Amino acid sequence: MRTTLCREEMMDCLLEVFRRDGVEGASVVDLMRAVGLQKGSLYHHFPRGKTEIAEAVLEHVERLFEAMVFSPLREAATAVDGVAAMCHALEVYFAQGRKVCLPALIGLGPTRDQFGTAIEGFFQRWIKALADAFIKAGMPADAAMLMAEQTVVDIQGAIVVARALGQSEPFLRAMKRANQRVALP
Amino acid sequence: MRTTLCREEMMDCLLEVFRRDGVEGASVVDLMRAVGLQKGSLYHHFPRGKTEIAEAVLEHVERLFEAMVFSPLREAATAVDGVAAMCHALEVYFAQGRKVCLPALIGLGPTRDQFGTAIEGFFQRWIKALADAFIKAGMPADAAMLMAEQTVVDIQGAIVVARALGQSEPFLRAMKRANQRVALP
DNA sequence: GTCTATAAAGCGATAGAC
DNA sequence: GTCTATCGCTTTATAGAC
Repeated sequence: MRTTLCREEMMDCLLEVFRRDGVEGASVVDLMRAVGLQKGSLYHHFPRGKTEIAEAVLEHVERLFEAMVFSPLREAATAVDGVAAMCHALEVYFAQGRKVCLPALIGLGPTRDQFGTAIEGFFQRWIKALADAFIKAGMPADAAMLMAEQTVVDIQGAIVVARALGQSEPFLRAMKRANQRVALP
Repeated sequence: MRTTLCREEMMDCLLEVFRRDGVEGASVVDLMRAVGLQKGSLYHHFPRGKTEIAEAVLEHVERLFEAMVFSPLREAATAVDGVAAMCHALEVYFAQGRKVCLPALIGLGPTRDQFGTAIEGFFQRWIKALADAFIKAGMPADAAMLMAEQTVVDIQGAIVVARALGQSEPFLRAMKRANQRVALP
């Protein structure tokens, strides 16, 4: 059995800690245990400490969404297919609303400004990818932007409510609405 | 000038600290400064410390929403009036999406389970108050519950996206949708 | 009911051996 | 590149004077 993790595996472990505990709630000891390294070794990989780890994790999330959501939306034959692929991936990634969206959690918290560029970019790119899919399906650009924003808003709100109520149904209903929105005229 | 604050004024100050910094991010020193008391005095009011303060603040939020949202929804002549009153109050309370919803922030974070009952109750009562308004307007009970949930989801998601993008527009558009949703057949 | 002083633990971060 | 050991600071919480 291998005892050391490659970079991508490390980022996955670190991401899970931040998603569970938040950036303030997660300690360096928590992060260090998650990747199976001692404190000094973790600081070797990330000399600026927790801030640098959080920055790297946010870039990792961006890459995950590029592969999981943005790219499928761009390359699907129809907008219906693209949204369906997105929803399937999100249902797994957000564990039906039990796991949170790290950029959203950071955006609501006190460290928002510190990671402002990454947070803004994440949501802008997500909304843009959706809008482009809607435009490709024949929708006017301004209407597409509004519907794209509403879709992301709906999904983020569904995670908040699903987590708060301890139920998956609000999240699953948002997935259904996302598919219906693009299927109608 | 008065130097000591009454209980309600104290709760307002403490709430603002938690809304800005979160429960993990806020230190006892932050809370103590916000109410203008020294450490020992704050522990006199809340012997169990930060946990007890957070519990009391969540009860305070519940009371604020009862007066600001739930009661207007119940007592308005029409559902349209009730939702309009709610949206007007929310636009002030959430500062057009610049300030967060504490129960939502806690619900996404690591202390969710610790305050589970308060968080669940807050969202259940909000959704219930909206559903009752929709039922009073002639909507079937099951459709009313779904529309109520979708309205709260939309508002919470709008706060997430507005904060993340540093714009008020996504929040204001959600307010518009809330009013339109109840105005249509 | 407010204050000062202090305890005890955990935190992020660094130094240096291997 | 990983480890152990430790520094200095902040944290929550308590004790006791006024």
